[in-house]
Amino acid sequence: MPDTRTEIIRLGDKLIREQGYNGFSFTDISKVLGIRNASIHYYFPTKTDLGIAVVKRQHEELNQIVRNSAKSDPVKQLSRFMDMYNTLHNDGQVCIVGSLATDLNTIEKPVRKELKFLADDILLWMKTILEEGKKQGIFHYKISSRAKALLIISNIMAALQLSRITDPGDFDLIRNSIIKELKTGS
Amino acid sequence: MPDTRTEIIRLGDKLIREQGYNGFSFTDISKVLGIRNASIHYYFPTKTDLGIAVVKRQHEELNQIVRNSAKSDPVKQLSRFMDMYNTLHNDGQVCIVGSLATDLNTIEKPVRKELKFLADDILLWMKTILEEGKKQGIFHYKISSRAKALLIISNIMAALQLSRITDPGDFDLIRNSIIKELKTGS
DNA sequence: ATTTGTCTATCTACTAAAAGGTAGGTATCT
DNA sequence: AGATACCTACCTTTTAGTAGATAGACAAAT
Repeated sequence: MPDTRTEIIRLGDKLIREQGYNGFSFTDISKVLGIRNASIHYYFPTKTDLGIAVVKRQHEELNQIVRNSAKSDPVKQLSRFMDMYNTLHNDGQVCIVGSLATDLNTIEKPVRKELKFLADDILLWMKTILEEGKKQGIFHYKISSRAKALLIISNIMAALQLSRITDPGDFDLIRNSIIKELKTGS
Repeated sequence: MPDTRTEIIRLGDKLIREQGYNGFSFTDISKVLGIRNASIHYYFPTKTDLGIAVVKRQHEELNQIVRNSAKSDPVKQLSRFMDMYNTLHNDGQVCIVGSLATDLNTIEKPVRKELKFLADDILLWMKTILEEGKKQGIFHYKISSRAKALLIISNIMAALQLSRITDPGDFDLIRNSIIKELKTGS
């Protein structure tokens, strides 16, 4: 039997990605789990508490992935990075950083703080991948590694959002273009 | 005296960009304008009606800009394009396409339809700028013009969101990197 | 010139539903 | 007996929206 607390976090995550932070309620979660609204509050007294937990869990999952692929070559690591977003795209979801960023002025400070930790670590990982790839002569770019990391992350983040509107195929187009430009240096 | 209808649209636009579609209410608007909630409904019977109007107005403004800079050289046009986002960044706002994309599953179909019209036209303009710049030998890229346009738009769109979280200065870093890579071909 | 009617933009005063949250009870397991 | 994981039954505030009144502007008819 799956742990209720974990299930709530999982559903909160899903709902934030699909409907936005202000687009879901505790009742949405309780209906799916077949329990009462108040039971959600037993685990997470406030929506802010749930928001924090969702971001933290995401951060833990990222750390796991980073650790597991730390010894892989840069191309494989980049691939692993892209896979995360590919999965989201297949489920019609967007990146949690992007979703919460658009609602940032309506979410509480503790959630923002966790979100910044997460965003900084995503950025750090990409920067590390890029630097190693450049050192090995696999990746080519002239701007700073941090700038290039920002470009790639913003590309893939917005690809999830934009492709929802323009054409689902645009996600792959953007994804493949990023990799191509990085490998050929233009 | 400013037209109330126009003021409502202006405020709706501002609130969507600052708080997200589900993060503002008609009361937020009525309070600022010093009129009653019901008076907003006089102009826009439903929130969906306001949403449509906001996106349409944004589209009209885009068309105006495109027309006004149609005869400028590609560098100037790119500059004009970037200026739109720079202004938003200075006001702490995000792109309307990005804001509505994260809430897409909670907004009504007519709004989505208008949003797609807008996104397609932004994409078309960027593609046109890029092709002209490439023809003149000013811009350099090897992928398709549509793909490059998608990359640039997703970059600048997410730059507004990401820089809210990581560091406001990251917006300029991304903006300048896009232009640099485009001009030097890497 | 004054009355009459209509239109516009606002108001007061509601309503129903949903959101976020609380207090306190109960069943079960250890 | 105490902790855990629920429950029922509330509450308050906000949200989106409606019905119907009113006050002023303006034009046409008397």
